[in-house]
Amino acid sequence: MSEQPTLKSVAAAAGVSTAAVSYAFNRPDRLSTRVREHILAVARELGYPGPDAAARSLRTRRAGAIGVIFTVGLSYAFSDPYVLAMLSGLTEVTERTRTGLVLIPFDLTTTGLGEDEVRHSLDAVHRAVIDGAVADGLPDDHPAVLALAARKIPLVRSSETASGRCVVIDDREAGREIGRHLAALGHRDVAMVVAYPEPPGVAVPVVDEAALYPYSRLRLAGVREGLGPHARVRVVSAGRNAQESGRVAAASALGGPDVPSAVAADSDVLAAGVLDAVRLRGLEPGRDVSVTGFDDVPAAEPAGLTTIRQPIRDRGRLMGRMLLDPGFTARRVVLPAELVVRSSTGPAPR
Amino acid sequence: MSEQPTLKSVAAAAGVSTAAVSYAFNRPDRLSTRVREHILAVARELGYPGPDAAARSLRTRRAGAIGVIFTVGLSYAFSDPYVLAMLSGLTEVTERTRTGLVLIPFDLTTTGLGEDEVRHSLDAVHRAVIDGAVADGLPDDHPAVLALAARKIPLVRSSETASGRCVVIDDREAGREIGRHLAALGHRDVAMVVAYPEPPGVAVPVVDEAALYPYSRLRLAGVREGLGPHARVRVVSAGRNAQESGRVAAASALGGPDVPSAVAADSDVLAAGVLDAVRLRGLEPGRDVSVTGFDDVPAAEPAGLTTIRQPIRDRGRLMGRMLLDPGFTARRVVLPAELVVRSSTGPAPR
DNA sequence: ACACTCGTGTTAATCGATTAACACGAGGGA
DNA sequence: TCCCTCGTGTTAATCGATTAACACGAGTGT
Repeated sequence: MSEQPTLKSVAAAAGVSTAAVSYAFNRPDRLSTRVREHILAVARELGYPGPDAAARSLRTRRAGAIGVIFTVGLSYAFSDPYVLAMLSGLTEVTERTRTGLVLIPFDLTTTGLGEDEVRHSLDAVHRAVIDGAVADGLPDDHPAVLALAARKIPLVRSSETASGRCVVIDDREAGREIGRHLAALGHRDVAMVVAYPEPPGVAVPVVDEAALYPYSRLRLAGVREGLGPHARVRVVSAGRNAQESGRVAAASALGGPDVPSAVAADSDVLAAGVLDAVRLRGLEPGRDVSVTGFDDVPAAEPAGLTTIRQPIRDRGRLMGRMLLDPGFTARRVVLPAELVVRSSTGPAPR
Repeated sequence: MSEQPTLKSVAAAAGVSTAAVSYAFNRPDRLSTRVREHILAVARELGYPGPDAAARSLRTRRAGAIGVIFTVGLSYAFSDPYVLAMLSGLTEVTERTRTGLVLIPFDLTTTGLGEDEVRHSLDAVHRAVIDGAVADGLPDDHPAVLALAARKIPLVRSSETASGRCVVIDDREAGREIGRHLAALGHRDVAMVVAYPEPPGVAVPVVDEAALYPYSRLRLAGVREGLGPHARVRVVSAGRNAQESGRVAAASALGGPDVPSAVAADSDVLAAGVLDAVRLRGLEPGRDVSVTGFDDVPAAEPAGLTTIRQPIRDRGRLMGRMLLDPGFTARRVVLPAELVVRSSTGPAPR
């Protein structure tokens, strides 16, 4: 009753070799039913819960779990509808294969740190016992991505990568669609609200575009191209991908001397904040100021938000299959994305 | 460049013992800076990503991760606002301690199976490399709970347990409050809509109450007590905790010969469906039929739902601290819950 | 000069399993 | 009878680390 029983102690108690006990649990057909059942009976009697998870992972080099890692803090992630849809798709396939899903936290601010500090802040990335990982939104050179790569852990990403596998949409073309849509409505002065990794703060800077998320850069570039060379595009951000950031960023853009006629947000979550800001100034979205989003999360439709629809759940599902389904060998899947026009966009005023 | 480097190969390449390499990564102060840096340099050169996670977990008997297990399928869980709030609180503390969070899937239907089938369907529970686990809503005798207990994994539950730790609310007293509130409004015929583990279906049975979730039983008992001995209470369910189930169950209750004057739901999610059903019949909640929920999720307020408020995030936080914070030794924490009256309840008609 | 601590590195046991290779007896075909 | 196959169980190497105990040389106080 003292120590936790092990394979060895069960073997001893049952009068067989450890191999036999192992087979009893993992390869029923290798043993005669008589012996096998005797072993299981003894195991049950001793309260042996089956082979130890860590030991098994070490020996077989398989964990039965995959990791997930986001650009946002975990405690925030659960309020991001994009993340939720993605996770829901992903868990559909992990559930089917009885695979665990390890949510890996890491310090979001791992720039300008020494080797030790980075190691430390990536603790969970190093300790995660996983067979593969899904990294959504992380840039190629993100410490967590590098760490997983060093561990030779199969990685599926959500943005184009040189090597490695990914499930993407054509963010740039989607951006172009937004741009063309706005241009066709006569908008020549557009503010683009983007999420920014570093300061989850309140300030509203114009942005160092190299530091943006990969998808942001592409969408931004696309919007510019779609609007054409004669439009003015300013880029603002108030931190992470949250409604509040969208509100703050848009409030600043709309509060300046010459207000843009349209605000294009990097995501629907940001766009929701933009809509708030527009209304707070007594303006009406789609008439006084046009607003666009990205993703088409569930809340977009009731909000009347013009946006880019992408199949988020499918993305999750596919990322999961890439890791878990051996028959699924594609290195790169491109998902369709389409413009959905609603009431938040309209002809430019004047 | 062929094989993944190990502690051993790094030691060999650096001309030191494996112990030294281990210390270099785990106990910097055990080594002189010279040697340590030499080791790290060699490690980097070989592309050694640091000590292997599985091996380390085996040797140290610590995983740096905790598990979570729900009464609902994972892919559904991400649309349940209660679950999201709980997870958000939980991840607040796991993030702070750089602890991974393992979402453990399991077959929801593990009744009436042989030892082998149960083992198989609990695969992920057995394979999870974790130091502790949070089980929200699961009954004492749930196979997953038993499996975790057999593994001697510290468990924190959300319902009262004989032994073991838990973070609870007084579900029964909360139920009483609902009952008293309805009784005071003159309601003597109440339908209680509850979530039911087994059939995630469309049928609307009267229920075998022993099979209900522990919290459902308590809430139900409380409602009965609060209503007093002269009220009629019927119990209906249409499967899992989802808006759709609430709608179906309520539609059936309201479609019968003598309709109840109030419908008390087991959760706000169900209550949302009840509200749908009420409106679908052309009735007005709070006037024609009173409706109550449980939990006070974010959507409850805009819906005008009378409900029991409980601090869900706090629950997540506390469950996390129970597992992760050594200074937190309480075996049992009771969280406050209070009735929040909104427009969905009113005097009984006639 | 002696006995000490202290800092630094090594030796070697150990965590709990998996599985290739082998051994051995029974049955089967020629 | 001999040889082979097949089914069933065992032997023993291995997965990749951690850490208590020890060894050794350099300071240090008296």
